[in-house]
Amino acid sequence: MGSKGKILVEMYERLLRAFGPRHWWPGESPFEVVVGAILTQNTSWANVEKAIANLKKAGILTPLAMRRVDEDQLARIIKPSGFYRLKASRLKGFVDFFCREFHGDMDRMRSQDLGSLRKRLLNVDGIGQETADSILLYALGKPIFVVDAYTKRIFSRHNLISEKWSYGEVQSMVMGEIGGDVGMYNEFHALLVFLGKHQCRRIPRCDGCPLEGL
DNA sequence: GACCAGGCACATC
DNA sequence: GATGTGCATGGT
Repeated sequence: MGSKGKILVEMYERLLRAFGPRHWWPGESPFEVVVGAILTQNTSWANVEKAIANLKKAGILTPLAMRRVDEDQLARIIKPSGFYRLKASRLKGFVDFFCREFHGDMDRMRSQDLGSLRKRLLNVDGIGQETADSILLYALGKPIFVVDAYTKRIFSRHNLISEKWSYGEVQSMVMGEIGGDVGMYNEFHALLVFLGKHQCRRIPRCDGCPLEGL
């Protein structure tokens, strides 16, 4: 493990000690996690929660029901999450893919090889790298590190990366350095988002931050 | 009323 | 490969 790896591990341990396990991803089923991953694209989680509550109330938080529902109606139901016409189309695209390729069965999807499954997900319209990796890690329990805006911001402020690094560069660095398991990737990313949300928006480093001195 | 939020696709250079 | 734009709501 290189010097960056040691810093990453120290960072992880401090965050875990300070905040405790985050129990991510919030969601009662793997399918709900996938839906949340699409709805939260460039959107606050509070808005996503409203949309998910609407979906539950309407009884369409299952692959088959979502496949049946009219796209315009789906758009109205998820309206609070923003970009609702776009996201309705993306949800439809995913359930079509999911039912076509895996018979709407998460276990069947999970049984696929990580690398090829990732490529197939990236091939679905509206699923980019972060959404694909969130699905792989949080819905399917695959060992992959999710990179997001918070992750990049925090890592660059601690001089582990430059802001300009690509998604893949950040991900490869982390996975190469720490070689973590599913549980660690899960918890680490959740903790970084928690820290990012609550403490490190604009301020480079904040007082009382568990990462102080790193 | 500006600014932000757990991105992505597409056009253009 | 880098940069710019549309997509839209709800909270601060």
